[in-house]
Amino acid sequence: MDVRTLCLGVLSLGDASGYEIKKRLEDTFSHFYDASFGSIYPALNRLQKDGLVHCETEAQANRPDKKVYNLTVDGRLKLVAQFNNMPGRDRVRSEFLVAMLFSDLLPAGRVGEMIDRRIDEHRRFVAQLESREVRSTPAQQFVAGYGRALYEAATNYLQENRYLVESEALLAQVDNDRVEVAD
Amino acid sequence: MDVRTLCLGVLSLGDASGYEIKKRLEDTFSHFYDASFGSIYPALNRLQKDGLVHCETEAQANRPDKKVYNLTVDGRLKLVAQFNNMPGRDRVRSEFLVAMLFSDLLPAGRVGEMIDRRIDEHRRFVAQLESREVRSTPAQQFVAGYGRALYEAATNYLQENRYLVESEALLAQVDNDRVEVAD
DNA sequence: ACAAATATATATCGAATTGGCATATCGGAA
DNA sequence: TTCCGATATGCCAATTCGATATATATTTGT
Repeated sequence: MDVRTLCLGVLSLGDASGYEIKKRLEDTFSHFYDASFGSIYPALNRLQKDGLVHCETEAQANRPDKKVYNLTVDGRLKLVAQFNNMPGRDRVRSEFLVAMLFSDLLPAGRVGEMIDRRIDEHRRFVAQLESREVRSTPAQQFVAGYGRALYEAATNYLQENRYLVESEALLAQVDNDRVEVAD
Repeated sequence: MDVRTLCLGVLSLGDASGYEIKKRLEDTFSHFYDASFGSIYPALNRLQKDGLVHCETEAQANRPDKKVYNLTVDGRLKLVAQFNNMPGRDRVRSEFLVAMLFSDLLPAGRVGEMIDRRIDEHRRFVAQLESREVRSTPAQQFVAGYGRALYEAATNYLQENRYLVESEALLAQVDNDRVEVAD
């Protein structure tokens, strides 16, 4: 699944420009997918070249022309065809967990600070999900609920197990102090 | 946090070749980080050029020479310096959730198949984590436990809410049949 | 018994993707 | 008043992925 397929998917929910696709990704997809402008715009160009989307240009004052894309019949067929393949593995890249793994290298207090911040981000994310209008389809509810369930589980885990990395960091700090004294 | 920093981190846990670094990532990091050979080998070359790692070549029969890397003092300093920055946002890319979001485009039964498979993957992952020797540091326990907590939460969520996307797919199928009849 | 897959080990290369910059204007916040 | 974010597209260098090449030993499956 590349950004082209993703764009087809977003466009199947309604016509949009590249900029609007990005915004919708941030709204609805933010916890499980993301794409940058640098990938969306080339993807749309290629989709257009391949006849999978159609583009109408709206002139705008003081701004680049807005290019609104919509799916062609071929595009819709292509989208459906993509989903015949089983989805691949989730790809996760968490700098936070890497930092936790090497928490004994961190200055005292820093680990706690990172965890506090992380819990706060989760809280804000769940609040944002819940504030969203419930005027959504079951599929959208399912995906949003999945995000909420995982963020809540993560928050609970962090609160109940943070002592594992915080005391570790503390002990390492004590060791460092000893080494400094020994020097 | 790029692959270079990640390699420094893995090497701080013990000397390793590029191949071994990849294996350790799959063992210990698999649920929150991954890197391909195509990024690890160039990363190691650059780290060596920059004097952050040192390399010793072990001749091997019938195989390319094994190049075992270890951290230099500069490398260790660099690693610690990296952790002074707050970790960036987690990046997640889940084809599965995209598929769920567009579950009404899927053929009947496919959604259930995908969810069954996903639950099975989670079960295997948790089993693998638990089978791992408990001879690990608190930080490693923390990170592994985080993975386990999230996979368990995901499994529960899927089991309790799958009806949201499965009935949706069913209804869409009924609609499709109607359209076909109408044609 | 024999075939296929997996493990060991490094390296290259095209394609995909990120993230910062450029461009230009407007409105609101500090 | 100055700076930031929203609107809107696009380019570009750096990064990363995934497939492929190469060669052999061991394990697994039928």
